[in-house]
Amino acid sequence: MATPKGTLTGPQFEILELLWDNETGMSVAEIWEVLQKRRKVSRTTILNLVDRLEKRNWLFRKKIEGVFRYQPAVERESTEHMLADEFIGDFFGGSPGNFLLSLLGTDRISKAEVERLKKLLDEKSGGNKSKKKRGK
Amino acid sequence: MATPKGTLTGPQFEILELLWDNETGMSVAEIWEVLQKRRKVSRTTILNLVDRLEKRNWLFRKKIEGVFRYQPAVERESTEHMLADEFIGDFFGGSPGNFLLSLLGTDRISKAEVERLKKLLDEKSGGNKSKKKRGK
DNA sequence: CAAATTCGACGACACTCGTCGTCAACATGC
DNA sequence: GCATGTTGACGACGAGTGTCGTCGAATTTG
Repeated sequence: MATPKGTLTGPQFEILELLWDNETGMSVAEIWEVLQKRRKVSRTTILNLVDRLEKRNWLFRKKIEGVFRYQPAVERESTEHMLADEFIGDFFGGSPGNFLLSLLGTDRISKAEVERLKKLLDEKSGGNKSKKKRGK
Repeated sequence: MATPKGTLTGPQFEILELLWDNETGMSVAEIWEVLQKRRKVSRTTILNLVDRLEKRNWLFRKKIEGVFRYQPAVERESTEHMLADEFIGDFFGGSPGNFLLSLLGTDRISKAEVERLKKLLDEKSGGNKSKKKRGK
């Protein structure tokens, strides 16, 4: 059972993101090369993070020409869903609406975003549950 | 200066929630009495959680008739905002839209909720003519 | 009075986190 | 040969978590 356990933190998720965007797989050196430009971090730190993620089955690796290349063992979407569910469950009584409500409470969200959200919601409620887009 | 530092976890937030709903203040015994019904937890565990929260200025206390009564040192709304911002920042690139997109990806959000959100957004973009009131 | 209960301070435990250094294995350079 | 560089395993650190027990002080009860 390759299903990973536990949850993810920011730095861990950051690594997974990198791997999702490079489905061919990355070595630790490559991961570090990218992250080291964003913030000051040691190579061994990344190595350790990757190592622990692999040990808990968030990643898997293959040795290619003497070097380990890592790939995500989970899908981006389902992982995001899981994190969102957990967060909303812990802090917003399981209600996404409450969360959005809090988010809209101040001006921390741009007008363009508001318009985008409205559009998303329109599609959702307009098209109902059918996955196929029905001409309307 | 009384501003607390760091972030909150689930159990910590659970205690804060209780205190927000009882603005008169609660003793550790009262908090425990409630939580112990939800899950099996020892009195000293709650005591310790409360203690640490107080030490980091999330709570403050007053001794009333020989017993400490605790009250939140932060407002519910701003705390929720902070948690939401942090979460969105870590896992959704700071974009609430991305988060909502993920949320709508499955049917984990009810139709009633969708309608509610649409209404909220309408108020936000429709009625909001006045520029942000930037204090100071 | 003494005994029992309540309350809270404190320490301890096992765990995880992000961080980093050290070390050995292995390759490639001169 | 030997030196240099890359890779990865491993341990350690300080801090934080949730959990719990023990202890002493204060209060209530017999």
